[in-house]
Amino acid sequence: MEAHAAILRAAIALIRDVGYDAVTMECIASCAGVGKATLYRRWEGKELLVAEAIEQIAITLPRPDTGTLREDVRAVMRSTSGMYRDPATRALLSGLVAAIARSEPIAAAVRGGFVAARRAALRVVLERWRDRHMLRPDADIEILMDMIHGPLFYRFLLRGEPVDERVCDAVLDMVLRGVVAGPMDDLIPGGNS
Amino acid sequence: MEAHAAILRAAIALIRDVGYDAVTMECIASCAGVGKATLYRRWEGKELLVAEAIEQIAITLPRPDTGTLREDVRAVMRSTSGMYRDPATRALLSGLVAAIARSEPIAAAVRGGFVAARRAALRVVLERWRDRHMLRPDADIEILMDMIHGPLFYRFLLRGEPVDERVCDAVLDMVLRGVVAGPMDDLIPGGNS
DNA sequence: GACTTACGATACACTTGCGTATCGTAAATG
DNA sequence: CATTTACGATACGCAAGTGTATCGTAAGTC
Repeated sequence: MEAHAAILRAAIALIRDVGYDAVTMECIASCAGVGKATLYRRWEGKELLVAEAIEQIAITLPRPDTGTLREDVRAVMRSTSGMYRDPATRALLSGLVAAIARSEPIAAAVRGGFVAARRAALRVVLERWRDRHMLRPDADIEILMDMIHGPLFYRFLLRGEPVDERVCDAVLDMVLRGVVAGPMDDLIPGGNS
Repeated sequence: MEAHAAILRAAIALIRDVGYDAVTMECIASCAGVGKATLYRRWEGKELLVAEAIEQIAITLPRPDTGTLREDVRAVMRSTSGMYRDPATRALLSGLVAAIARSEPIAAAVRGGFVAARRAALRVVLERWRDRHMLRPDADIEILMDMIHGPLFYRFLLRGEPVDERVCDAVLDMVLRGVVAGPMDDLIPGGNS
């Protein structure tokens, strides 16, 4: 096998398993069955090697087309919550978040690969239903995606609370219907009390 | 000044400025004007010292009472987005996220201090308006809070996109009103296209 | 079949930061 | 005033991990 590909594959596997910080160049080299010098012949350092590896994480995500907006979005959320159920994801994601803040190449790789792939799957669904006039025309799709992915991400990384189907469904329901009771009279001081 | 308090204050300041990973015990000691040995006389190691420092981050948050649900929640979101506008917050939060995944004491400190304080401010507002029957009675307040804080957190840490007033208002509007056009007919296959 | 080139393995220098040990000193106590 | 005790400063040992240098070897080339 080509050494280049073997190195990247080893790097991806290690990042998934132990997280960005815990990955060492020695570890990547031995996992790939190559010498450490080979790594430095091809990349300037760990940062750039890992950035390229992250870019290569090709995630094949479902492109649901169930017939309803709710089920389509629910399928995307299920895929995300399934990922959060894998214990390795915590080390992976928390390490990437920290690396993003320190390294511009890694930030670009994460956003251009990992994040973009998940958003693209959701964007397809949302744009389809927007074109069918199922979404309010003034709804910003980019921010809407933040509202679907954000609560799960926040729950998982910061709060450490479960991200199960009940949570997904509750989030989805509120995103679709809103939380205000009855008609939109929330601007009237004092409400209806 | 008491050495104990000075050490914690120095630790807090350093965590805020350079993030958890970059803080060293030497740095804390010299900033606090004490010897490194004093740190180890009082704490078993960096992990526990930092955990106690994080717990002590006493954030005084606004408890808005403007007269409308929308303005109350907006005020809480403004406070959060203001924090995200401080460049130091990126190092702080990304470091804490990584530390949470590695250390149970730090996870408990972050969730019991930092996270709980912000959620408490929002909870007061939401429960008040729920009691005034402005929220749908079946809305889960805990998950509703995830939906308000989550998108901002996700935008800030993972996407690196601005968290400005326009974003806050767009998120808030969708949370309150939902994104489905017209009546809740989204369960009908094919929508109204 | 001699030569070149890239490679795997390994040893090494260097940095960084944790945690410990030592030492002189200054304040508190009797 | 003598003694004790805690402290600040500092030096040290130790462990990891990065990036470089060396060396023997197995390929492919003329």
